[in-house]
This record gives sequence, structure tokens and C-alpha cells, in this order.
Amino acid sequence: MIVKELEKMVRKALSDDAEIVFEHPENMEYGDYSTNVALVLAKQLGKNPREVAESIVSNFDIRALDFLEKVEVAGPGFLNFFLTKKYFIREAKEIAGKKEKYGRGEGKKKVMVEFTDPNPFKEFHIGHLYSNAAGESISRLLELQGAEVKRVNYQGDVGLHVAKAIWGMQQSSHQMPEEKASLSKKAQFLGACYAYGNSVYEPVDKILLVGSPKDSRDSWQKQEESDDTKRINEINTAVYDKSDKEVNRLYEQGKKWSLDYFKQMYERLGTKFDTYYFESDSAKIGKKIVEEGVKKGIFEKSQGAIIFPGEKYGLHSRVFINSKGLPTYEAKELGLAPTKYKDFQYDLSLIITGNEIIDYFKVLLAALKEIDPMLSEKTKHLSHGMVRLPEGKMSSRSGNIVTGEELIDEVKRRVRDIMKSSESEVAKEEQESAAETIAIGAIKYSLLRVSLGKDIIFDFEKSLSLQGESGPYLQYTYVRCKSILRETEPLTKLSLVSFAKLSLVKEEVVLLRLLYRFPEVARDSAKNFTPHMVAGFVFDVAQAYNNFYAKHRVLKADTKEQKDFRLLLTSATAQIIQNSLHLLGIKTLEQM
RNA sequence: GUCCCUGUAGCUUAACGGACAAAGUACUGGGCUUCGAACCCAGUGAUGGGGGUUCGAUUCCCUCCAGGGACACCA
Repeated sequence: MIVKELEKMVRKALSDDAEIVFEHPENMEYGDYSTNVALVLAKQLGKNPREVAESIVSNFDIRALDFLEKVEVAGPGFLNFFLTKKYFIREAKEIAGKKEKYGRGEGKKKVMVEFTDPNPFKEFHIGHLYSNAAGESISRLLELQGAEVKRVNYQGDVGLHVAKAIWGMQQSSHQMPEEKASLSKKAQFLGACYAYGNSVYEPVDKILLVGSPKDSRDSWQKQEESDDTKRINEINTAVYDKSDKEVNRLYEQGKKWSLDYFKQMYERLGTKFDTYYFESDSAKIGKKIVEEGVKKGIFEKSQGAIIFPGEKYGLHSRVFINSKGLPTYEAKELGLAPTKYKDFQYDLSLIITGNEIIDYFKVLLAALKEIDPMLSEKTKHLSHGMVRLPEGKMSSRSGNIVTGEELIDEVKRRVRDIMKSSESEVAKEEQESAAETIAIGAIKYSLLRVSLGKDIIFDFEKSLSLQGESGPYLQYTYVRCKSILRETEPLTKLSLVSFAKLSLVKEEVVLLRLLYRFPEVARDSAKNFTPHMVAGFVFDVAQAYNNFYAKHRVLKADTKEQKDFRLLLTSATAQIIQNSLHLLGIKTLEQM
């Protein structure tokens, strides 16, 4: 690649092993690549940075690199490299030729990516949408680098939340949807049951009057449980050991409804999971691991429970098996890790969740390290920010949530309004599916344009734009390109046209100078797990094209050569937009 | 109380320690008999406060302030 060649040249001129870093200057007037080695070196040598820069440049043999137009020394002592028009055009042809394979890497890593992770019996909310968008995008980024990716989904089909929901189902049996009711209805019902069960359940810290965790450590067991709380705890145990027929029946029904509903959501969102893992399976394995760990001194008994003493590792202690003998989320996750590895001998296991469990995961990985250092080392926890409503935190416990489905439907409504007012060219019978594609694109883009890990304040008006930097803007630009390409003969034998004599307008050059960066952006984005870099890049490309489009004609260009070139430019732009959107998990459409 | 994360135009966000801090949105004004105006152009407007390290700090360190999260049997 270019950067390597540039580095070789600079290294040679330098006769020094200093680190040489290249970047794209923010302002294109400063070239296509630049490096600050002269500045860094000047400090070490105690010389004037500009003089150092000049002396480096004087040692260059620019003609040796055919893609290099010129090198300049600028500002405090930057070396700015300008690429040739010929190189840009060659890349544009490459894009048009390789299509979706453009920028593909040769990596051979095996990566397992766990994401979305909704819990049966609970709502599928916006946070799951975020996890799904991030996980799907990261999976695709890795795939483009050549990795073999397995997408997996880990679902909590046992645990206190299930018991709460089942208790709610028992109380609301008269409102139970019929079998023929829609999945949405069923999911809604279950969510309400969970919220109800949760509202009556009294967690330990609520039972206590006041108190720091230290107090609860000594006194929580003495507290009286209410009848409802007691019943929910009984259901919880019954779910694990399948000892209650009635509970089993509700459990199977609720679980099936939830999973069917989730599958429908994954399909709408464009994710296909390779494997589904369940807590009911990992619970048994996890419990065994913890029990063996007690013998090895990794875990300790405390207050009737089994804990991992995180303080020893600079973290905090957590309960892995509770005093009723049931494994907590922690133990289950511990059981999941070896199961995953058995199924797929990965080089890397990514787990994508919300950032509220970031400290919890540190404890978990510390415990895993004691049990199986190899697995711990290969596991990486990536967290995305919380999605919050302007009024505050969203919680399925209190019922203060927006479900994924509600959000999609609301955005779709807005998309349909615009389709009407803008006289969409989409045929009537295809408008529904177009609206769906656009709505999901809008949602995904608005989530992925922000760097992972940051909270997203979700506001329909403010954060979900259908204009400006948004999914629909990108899809629209793609449609615009395609509609031009449809109007003319497809370009063939591009390799025979050199465009060497063609003089380019400013807007064309700007676009060319962006397009060739796609492979780099995709690679960096994959390396750092940062989809937002792709999101920002593709917006720049689309903006550059729209700028060009507003000022110049493609089909009515001045000469045949210019027209051909602009068709190539249009085709390459469409391809880059499509490839980038693919990496974000967003579909393109031919008309909108 | 302890630990972690986050403070950038009115709002939502960008910016490997680098060159005049970049966009979108909102607001103001302009642009369709010409390839799709979900578009384009112009203007107004910002690094929470105080120290420090550095040739250079939105970025690193300290401190204060503000918001969020975690801190024993939920996930």
C-alpha cells in the first residue's frame, strides 16, 4: 500500500529508526498524506524542524514512486505528500472493477462476535437495537478484512427476570393472548408481565431501611420476604429444576413466543446468527466450574453464597452462586466461555453489551483468567453507551421504555410522509419495503455515527434525522448515482481509456481524493472496532458527490471523454457508498 | 464513601499529541423549464473552571465543578 511505500522512502532519507506516522491532513490543501517525523526528530536533534524537513526532502527520489506527484514542507515542518491524478483514476477503475471486493483484506482470523443478547420474557428495546447495529457492523468490518466470523446471540432464558415474568403471567392469565395473535402482541404481553412481577418483587437493598453495601452484607438475610417475593423466588428455583408442571407450561410458551419474536426482529434488522446460546445451558456448566474453583481457592464461600474475591485483583467481589444455590449471571457467563470455544476455536471472542456492565465484566475476566488464562486472553468486552430518553434512563424494569419495534414503526411513518411529499418514484406495491429499508437505515446510521461507548440521548426530533448527515441522505445519494447510470450504456473496457489528457474540475478531484481511502478506513475501523469511522467517511464521500453533482453535468458533459470519466466517477462513488453502508449493516435501494 | 466513564457552537456529534477545532441540525439569505431539491451554496456560532507536561493539548497529568454508571446474591 501507499503508506508502506512512503514510509520506505522516508526511512531511507532519514537513516534513523524513528517511528514514522502518516495521516490524511484534515485540509486537502496540505496534501493526501502527511507526516510529522521532522517535528519529532527536530526535538531530538535540537534543530529547527523546518530545516530538518527540508533536508529529508532533499534526499527523496520522487520519480521512483509513480503515484507521487510532489512533496512539500509546510507549516511548522510537516512533510506533505501529493498523489498523482493517474493514481486516483487507477483506483477509481479498481473500485468499479472489483465492486464489493474492493478493499478486502487477507486476514485469516477466526472471530466469534456475541451481540444483541435480548432476554426472553423481556422487551426488545432500543438498547438491543444498538447492540445489534454495532455487532453486525463490527462483524462485517472483520469479514472484509478476511476474518471468519461467527455471529452468536446469548439469551437469558433462566433467572430471576424469567420468574418475575412467569409470576406476572399467572396473575394475568385472563389477558393472555391467543395462539393466533401476532408476535408483537405476545411480546408486549410478556413485557408487561415482567414489569408487573418486577414491581412487586423486593430486592434486598429495598427491604433494608438505609444502608451501604457493607451493612447489607451482614443483615440482608434477616429480612422478611413478602409473599409475592417468596413466590417469585420459588418460581425461579422451579424454572431451574423444572419441578412445577404449571410453571413449565408457562415457561415453554413464553420462551417460544419471545424467541419467535426476536427472530422476526433479527430478520428485519438484517442479522443472521450462526448460534444461539442459552443461559439454561451455560448455568449448569458454570455452576460446576465455580464449585471446582472453590476447591482451588479461586472462589470463596461467604454469607451462604459463593463469591469471587475481586478485591484481591483491585476489583470488587461478586456473587457467582447465590445462597439458594443458583448460579448468577456471572457463573453462567463463566460456563459460556468454554462452550463457545468448543464450538469454534476462535482467535478472538468479542462480546458486545451496554456499558453498565463494564466493571462486572472486568471481574468476570479476572475470574476466567484464574480458571483458563487462554480463554480470558482471547476474550474482549466491547461496550456501547446507554440509549437514554431525554427524560432519563430507560428501563424495562419500570416499563419506561421504547421498544425496537415502536421505534422502527415511528420512523417508518415519518419516511412515508416524506415519500408522499417528495413524489417518490417507488412503485406503490414496493413502498412498504422501501420505507422499511430507509427507516432501518436511518436508525442504524444514527446509532453508528457516534463513537461506540458514548451514551446516546435518543430523541426522535434531534437524533433521528432523515436529512443531512443521515442514513437516508446516503441512500439518496446512491439512488441518484444509480439513476444516472441507468440512463446510459454501461461502461466497458475502462482500462483502455487513460483520461490522461482530461483536465479535471475541482469537485471531481476532491471526490477522487476521498474514494481511494476506503480500504484504509475499513481496515482501521476493523482494527479499532470503530464503525463510526466508516460512517463519517461515507458521509464525506456522499457530500463530495452531491457537491459535484450540483455544479456539473454527467450525461451532458462537454466531451465524450469527460462524460466517460464522470460515469466512472459516478459508478465508483455508488460502489463506495454501497460498500460502506454494507459495513454499517445498511441496505441500499435503487429508488426511493 | 470507593472505583469507572463523559463534559466541544442553541441542539446532536467529529477531530493517531499537530497546521485557521470539522460537520449535521436550528436560524438568516440564495439556488430547480437542464442527469432525482430526502439536494446544493453562503452567513452567525464552541473545547466546563483552574493549574501542569510539551516546540505544540479537545487529546496526557493534577485539581475543582457538573452529569452518568458500577460497587453481594437482577441481567
